[in-house]
Amino acid sequence: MKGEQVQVQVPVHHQHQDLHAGDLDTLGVDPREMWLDDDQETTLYVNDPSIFYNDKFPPLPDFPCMSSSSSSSSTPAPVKTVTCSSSSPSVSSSSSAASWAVLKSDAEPEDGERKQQQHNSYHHQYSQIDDQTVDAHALSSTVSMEISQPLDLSGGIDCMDEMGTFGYMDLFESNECFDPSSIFQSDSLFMEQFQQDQDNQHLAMAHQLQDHHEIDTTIQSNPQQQKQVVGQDEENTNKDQSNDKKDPDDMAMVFLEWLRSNRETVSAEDLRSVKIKKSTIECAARRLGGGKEAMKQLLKLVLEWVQTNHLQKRRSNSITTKDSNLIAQQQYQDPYQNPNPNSIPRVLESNPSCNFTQRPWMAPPPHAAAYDPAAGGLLVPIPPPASPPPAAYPSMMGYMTADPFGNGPSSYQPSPEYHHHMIDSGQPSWQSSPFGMVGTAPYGSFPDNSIHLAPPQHHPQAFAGYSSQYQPYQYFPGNGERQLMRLGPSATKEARKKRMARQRRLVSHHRHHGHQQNSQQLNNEMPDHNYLQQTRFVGNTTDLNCTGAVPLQPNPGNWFYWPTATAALSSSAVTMMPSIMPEAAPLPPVQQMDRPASNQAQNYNQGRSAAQERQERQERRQGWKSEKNLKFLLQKVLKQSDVGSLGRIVLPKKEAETHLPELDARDGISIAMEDIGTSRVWNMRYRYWPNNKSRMYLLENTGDFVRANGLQEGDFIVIYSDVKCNKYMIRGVKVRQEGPKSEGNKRPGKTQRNQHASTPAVNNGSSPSSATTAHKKITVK
DNA sequence: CGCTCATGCACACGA
DNA sequence: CGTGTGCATGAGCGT
Repeated sequence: MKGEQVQVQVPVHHQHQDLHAGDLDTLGVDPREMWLDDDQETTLYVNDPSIFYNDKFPPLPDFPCMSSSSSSSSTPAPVKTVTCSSSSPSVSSSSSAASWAVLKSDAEPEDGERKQQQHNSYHHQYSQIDDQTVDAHALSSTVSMEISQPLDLSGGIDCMDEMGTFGYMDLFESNECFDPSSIFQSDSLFMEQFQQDQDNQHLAMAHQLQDHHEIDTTIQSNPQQQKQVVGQDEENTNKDQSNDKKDPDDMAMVFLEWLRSNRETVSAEDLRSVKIKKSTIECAARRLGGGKEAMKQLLKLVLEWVQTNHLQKRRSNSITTKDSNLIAQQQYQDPYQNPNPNSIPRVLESNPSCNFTQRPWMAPPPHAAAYDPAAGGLLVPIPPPASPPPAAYPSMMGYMTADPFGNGPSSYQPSPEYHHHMIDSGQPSWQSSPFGMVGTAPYGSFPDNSIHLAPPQHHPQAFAGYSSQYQPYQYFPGNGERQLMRLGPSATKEARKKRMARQRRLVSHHRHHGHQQNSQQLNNEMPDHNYLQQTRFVGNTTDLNCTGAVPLQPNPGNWFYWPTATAALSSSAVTMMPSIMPEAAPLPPVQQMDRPASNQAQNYNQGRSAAQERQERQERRQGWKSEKNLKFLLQKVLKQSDVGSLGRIVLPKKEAETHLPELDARDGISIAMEDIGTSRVWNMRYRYWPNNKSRMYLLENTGDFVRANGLQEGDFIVIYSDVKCNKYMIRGVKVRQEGPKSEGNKRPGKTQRNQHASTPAVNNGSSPSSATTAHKKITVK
């Protein structure tokens, strides 16, 4: 099938409407199949998912960028994958988009011209169906675009935007199973035919539709041949007509009827915007029984979709808001509003091959952060040429503007929502990395995605919450609402609203709070598309770059970790925001937690090759880049005894045993810890004390480090391993308490015991996070 | 009851 | 005597 797709190019107006694969699914078409076929081109553009909102077409999750039109497509009329026109918030977000070929198509010059011609003819023939009836833009803006936020916002993306985008992105990930392209393509054929019909100004045109389909299916088209298709179709018109005549109730009639009845509401652009891949059509037709009858049926479906879509658009148009983000998000939510809730499931079910753990529009589960098709079997969006492989993409950690851990400036800035870092106490020591941002990596606490704390392999899904003492600070890439959203339809508008409200609060708060670092970081962290993509697709994969999970569970705790983003990394100053941060977003633990051999740790310097060093230097220059390979190992809230004169820090046993080199001797090993913020290497000693029948693990020679970073009780340290360089990285995170008493004054009671140590927890969400810990307010330093 | 871990404290060592 | 080292104790928490 590959390469055979006939690309019928219909001049596209501003935006393409994407058909959802679900439609095909409904038809029995295997999206995946189509997907395979499609990787090169997208033919169908449909803006409105609404099409799915009827019985026949189960509502598909809105795929912001579902259209398969991969940017790579040879299509003469290229579709812009990335850009989202500002005018159409709904359109796929570019960023996420990357892998998702965004269908936004601004007609290319050629296309534009052609389009114009067609358009003119269209008007000429069907004056009644005039553009006036339909606002193409408005239409386009409707659905699919959960992704709403155009990344290219000049000036920078604010948190809100980011969130929208990310959220959107999340949705996409899960949607990968759907092969939108396939759907689109099929539709496009119809639309193409439609247009031709229009050009001919005759009913015969409708007849041609069938013919075209037939032709299209037979024609092997490479991108360049696409145009030929039309011509061929026309040439075959006579023959086709003859065939059509045999069937009075043929597609032509159907189409004509439909056109008549909808001319008021559907514009030529609408029709033109529909592109369906040949293969898709074929598949769909086959599923429908094949033959003209099937095609007719398919046509009906498509028309229905168009109609519905149009209506949907209109509805959406009515929505006006100053906040484009809101709009986008609303659209994003549309799926939930789908009148036919059942439809979605049906769609999903229809395609067993797709592992839909989530709704497409739903954010991916933390652990699912990585939607590596290979790993999870989830569909992966067709990556645009420029975009990195999905697998390599770190999962989103949350919408972090800055890395809480003081990561250097990152290009990516997730929304604050996901930056929340919570401190929970009272839970068992970490089972997962404290920074469960993984899933949200895209939200990236680490700007570069670079630092992704992966949850322990054995707890890929963890990160729900951090209750353990050693897991006090956690990022919740997703807040509870987010999670709800992911959970399913139940998560709905309400949740969305709350989430949005929270987001706004956070954003404003963040801005106001604004310490320079944050704001600066925010600016610096404007995500690039690649980054976004990476974050999106990251998941639990073997890929080191992939960050682990994202804590999905809402953290009840009051403590929030406010990552200062890059600043935090660079400066090692991390700020904790109290209630402001609804959720903590732990760094995404890297899934692959290969423990560096002790000797590795000790000798990493010697072991590195010149190339590595060069790379490292370069990466260092680039700020965070080097951190993309960081794995979260553990974190600990510093106790008085840890920051005292003893110069030693008690490490959480479990995490130490799990992620640090195994110690054979009580003297332990010397371990070089590079300060993430300063790149300074501290030679520390990792050892243990026999303690009753157990051991107590210590990190010694920490006095200088603590002093250098001005760490105090209540602050915490985070230890990562640099996968690339086989070295350990450490970062001190300062937490300042708000309130009458300065943090220095506070003397943690015993009750605080739990609060201090933190390690990434897995599934702690279930465990009652000790809210107790969270009661100290932390302010940004 | 067992485990973890914060920290008290004894001891050693050096100034 | 001050400091560092290492062990022991016991609070807090989970089971």
